[in-house]
Amino acid sequence: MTVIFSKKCEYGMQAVLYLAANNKDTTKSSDQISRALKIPKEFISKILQSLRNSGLIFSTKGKSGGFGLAKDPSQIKLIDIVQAIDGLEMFNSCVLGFPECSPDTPCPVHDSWGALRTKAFEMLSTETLDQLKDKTLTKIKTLQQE
Amino acid sequence: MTVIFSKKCEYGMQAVLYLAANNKDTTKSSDQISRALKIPKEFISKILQSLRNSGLIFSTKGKSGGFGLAKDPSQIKLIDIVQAIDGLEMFNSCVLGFPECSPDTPCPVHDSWGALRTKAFEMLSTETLDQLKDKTLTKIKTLQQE
DNA sequence: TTTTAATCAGACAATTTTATCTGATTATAT
DNA sequence: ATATAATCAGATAAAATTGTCTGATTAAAA
Repeated sequence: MTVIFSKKCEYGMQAVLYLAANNKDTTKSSDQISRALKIPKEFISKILQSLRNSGLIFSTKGKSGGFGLAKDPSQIKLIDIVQAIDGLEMFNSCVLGFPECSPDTPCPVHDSWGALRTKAFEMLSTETLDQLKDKTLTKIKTLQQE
Repeated sequence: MTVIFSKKCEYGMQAVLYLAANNKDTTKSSDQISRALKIPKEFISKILQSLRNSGLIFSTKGKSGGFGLAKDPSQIKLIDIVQAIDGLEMFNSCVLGFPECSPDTPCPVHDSWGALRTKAFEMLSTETLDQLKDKTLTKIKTLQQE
């Protein structure tokens, strides 16, 4: 089971973090990304295509082609990837699934969830990929060792 | 899209909250629950059956049968329903989908997500259904008005 | 110019989740 | 006893998500 985000979104975040952790101006092929992150090649390929359509990354075709960030890592935050793939709807929905959960018609945990939701949003929108680079590199290294 | 929990789990929590908000020792039929919460009858029926197998609620068959809480509302917390339906795995999984995300091999947001996760768990495990009763009744009233 | 290695696009397949249908069983009330 | 209204169980269907395949296009390198 996924925690909050869809698999697409999880993989998308991983892939963009990976691109951000590598040298700027060099592209990575979907095959490289697939192997580094152990994500099915065709699947990550599809996800990268859609992120390209959203303008977050770019791609070059042909031999030695691949994917790269469209902006500087200091200009991208995890929330941007979430928005592009899963959308931001979850940050405005009732955690118990009640329709129209609002300050006027709150569910039993409306207030406590509201506070948490804000924290979650902050978690994804404060730091830039730039700032996450070191931690990303450390994590990716551990993935190879299996 | 669901926020964190599956639809089954959302519906399950709604239904158990509904049962807890009503008088003890009276059962509600799946049809009543379905209409009160606007959840497809057969679907909520299935979910209630599984919650009955988990021992959280009981059911009586035959005419004037229905579902009721197996324990006092002061003995039940939302986390119990989550555990019975979705399980607690999400409170131990990486929000970015990385495998084996641990203090030793943390993902870039491991710490911040860990804190949030704890808060979320608290949100579901501090208050009892008893304590949520008033808020539940208020919310359910608003559902009828459409 | 030909080979090669990459993205791209669309169809397809598998799996999981969500929802529905049908008939059997059960027990109350008439 | 019989009719009625409920749960129960299992099969089925529909929808969404996840994953795969195939062929076309593109561009670098031999």
